[in-house]
Order: sequence, then C-alpha cells, then structure tokens
Amino acid sequence: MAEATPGYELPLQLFAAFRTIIDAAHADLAEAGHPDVKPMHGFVFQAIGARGTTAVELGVRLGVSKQAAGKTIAGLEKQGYVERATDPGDARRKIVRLTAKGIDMLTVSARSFDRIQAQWAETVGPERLAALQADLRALAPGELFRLDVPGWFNGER
Amino acid sequence: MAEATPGYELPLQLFAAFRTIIDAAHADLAEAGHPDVKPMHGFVFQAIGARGTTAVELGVRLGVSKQAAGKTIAGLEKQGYVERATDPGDARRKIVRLTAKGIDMLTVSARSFDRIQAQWAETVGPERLAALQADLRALAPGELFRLDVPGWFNGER
DNA sequence: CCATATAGTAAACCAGGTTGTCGAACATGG
DNA sequence: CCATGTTCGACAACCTGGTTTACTATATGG
Repeated sequence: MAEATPGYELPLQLFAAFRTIIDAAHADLAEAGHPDVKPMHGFVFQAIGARGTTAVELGVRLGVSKQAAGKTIAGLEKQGYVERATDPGDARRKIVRLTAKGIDMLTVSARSFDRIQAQWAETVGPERLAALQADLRALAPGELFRLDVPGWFNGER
Repeated sequence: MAEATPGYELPLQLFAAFRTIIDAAHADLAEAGHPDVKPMHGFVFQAIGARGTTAVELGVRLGVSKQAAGKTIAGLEKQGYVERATDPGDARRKIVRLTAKGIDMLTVSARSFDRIQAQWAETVGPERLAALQADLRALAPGELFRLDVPGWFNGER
C-alpha cells in the first residue's frame, strides 16, 4: 500500500487547516469590533489569561525571550488590550492584565474557536474529529503554546 | 456531547503537527549538507520551481512585494541555492533559477517528507493517517499550494 | 518618437526576534 | 545587619524579512 499522496502534501494540508481556522476566527473578530488584531494575538491573550501574568512568565509560556515578551506587551498596551500594574508584594514585578477590551477579544476568539471546532465536528463527524485530534496529539507531542512563530519560521533551524 | 477540549487547542495542534514535520525535515536537510536553510525556504524553492522565475513573479506567488522577493533571492544567491541570468529577450528581466545545490535541496526535502509520512503511518496506522488526510482535505478545501505564507504570517489581517 | 508601463534595485523605516548589559528590588547566608 | 547573589524589567545593538517610496534602465504602443 504505497502512499496515495506525495509526502509534501501532509504538512501543506496541516498548514492549510491551521490557516483556515485562523482566517475564520479572524473574520469573526473583525466583525466583533477587533479588526486590528493579528493572527497570533488570540494565542497571546490565551497565554496571558484572565488572571494576568508577568513579562518573564509570558516569555516562558510563549517560548520566547523575556525581552520579546516585553515588546509584545508594550505593543498590546499601546493598542489598549493590556495594562501594566506594579505588584504590591514585589516592586520588581509588573503584572500584565487584560483590559476590558482584551477580555472581550479573548471571549470572542474563544467563542469563535469553539464555533469552528463544532462546525468541523459537524462536517466530518464528532468521532472523526476526536480521532484526528487524538492522532495529532500522538504525532506531535510536546508543548502546544510555542508562539515564537515568526522567529521560528524565519529563524535559525 | 460537549467538546472534550477547548476550541483553541485544535489550531494549536494543527500548527504543532506542521511544525513537527518541518523541524524533522530540516533535521534531515542539515544532515544532508543543507544546514542553513530555513523553514521558509522550502516555500520559496517551490515557488521558484524547476523552470525558474523572476523577482516580480516570485513576489506575486509568495504574496510579498517584489522588493522583498528580491532580497530573498539575493540571500539565496549568496548561499548558492539560486543563480540569476539576464533574459536574452528582455534586458530588464533577470531569470532566477535553482542551482544544482538548490535542486538537491528540493530532492532531499521531498525524500524527507516521504519518510516522515511513512513514519506517521507506522505510528497511528495507515488507515488512521489516510482518514486524517481525508478529513483535512474536507475541512480545509481549496488551493493547497498557497505559497503566500510569509506574507500571511506577518501580514495584516 | 515620445509617453507610459514594467523589471530590478536602493534607501529608510517597521516589526519582532535575539543577545548583552544594567539598575533596582528581593532573598539569603555569614 | 550586611554582603552577596538572583530575579525582574528595561535599554541598546543587531539580525532578518517585510513595507513604502523613489529611481534607473528597458520595452512597448499610440
């Protein structure tokens, strides 16, 4: 039983699927009043979480340096999605928290991802989707939240 | 039947799987004498193709400006993967062609992708992998060869 | 023959990543 | 109680790759 498809199609299919989800979620976000968010911001907000975080912690979660995390935070702060407050218990730390706008974005994107997942479950059947996710987990184990994507895609090996 | 996983995990899993394949392929490439190629370059080489192209055309295919395409070409030329020749029929154009090294890189990566696919088939079973690919085709229809990935990643919306 | 369009290049800038350095604030051992 | 070490955040310098603007050289069509 030889492969029906050349091996290079598999990564392209995976990426196309990823891209399809991101584009759909982005369409939802633009419609819900967040037209200026970039593809990966939803994941960044997910990593920040409702309880807030710090630059160092965010860097660890995203798999990037604390400086890069700091830059990202600065940018999101300028756009009004997060705010920084000093930690009363530790004057070195600055707690990064989502603003109301950021929380709204997180809510919308979470709802959008759920909607897309449900739609996919409807398309191929819930058990097929569950099998797909189980297989993906088996085939690509490890940390899910590696958002050093630009650096990875263009970067060193 | 609620989803076992939050919806945002699905795109992350898809991307992680994509990234796993790309990383494995580049490990193979490094071993085969191409240690300095980046993930993006596979798309670029695919866009150049065996017949060659020009900077403007490459920019269109990759979804970036002709200047960005020109920069990429310059970098690949310096690394010896492509070469530029003047078009005898139009002195403005410069035809970009893969060198033997570039073609070797394509060959190695194609073999690598086949190997990874076969390994995945072994891991989850050929029929599960076939089902996964069939589902991906159903869920993310449309053009597989959308090479405007560089522009899409960092691009607006 | 000239006006316009196209190919390629260059400069200045931006985004986002890296490493290195540093000061301020905390933690801890002597 | 203080000296030392560590952690957090910030800054600077640099890299890659993208953008816009501007320019030259070459084609091409009215």
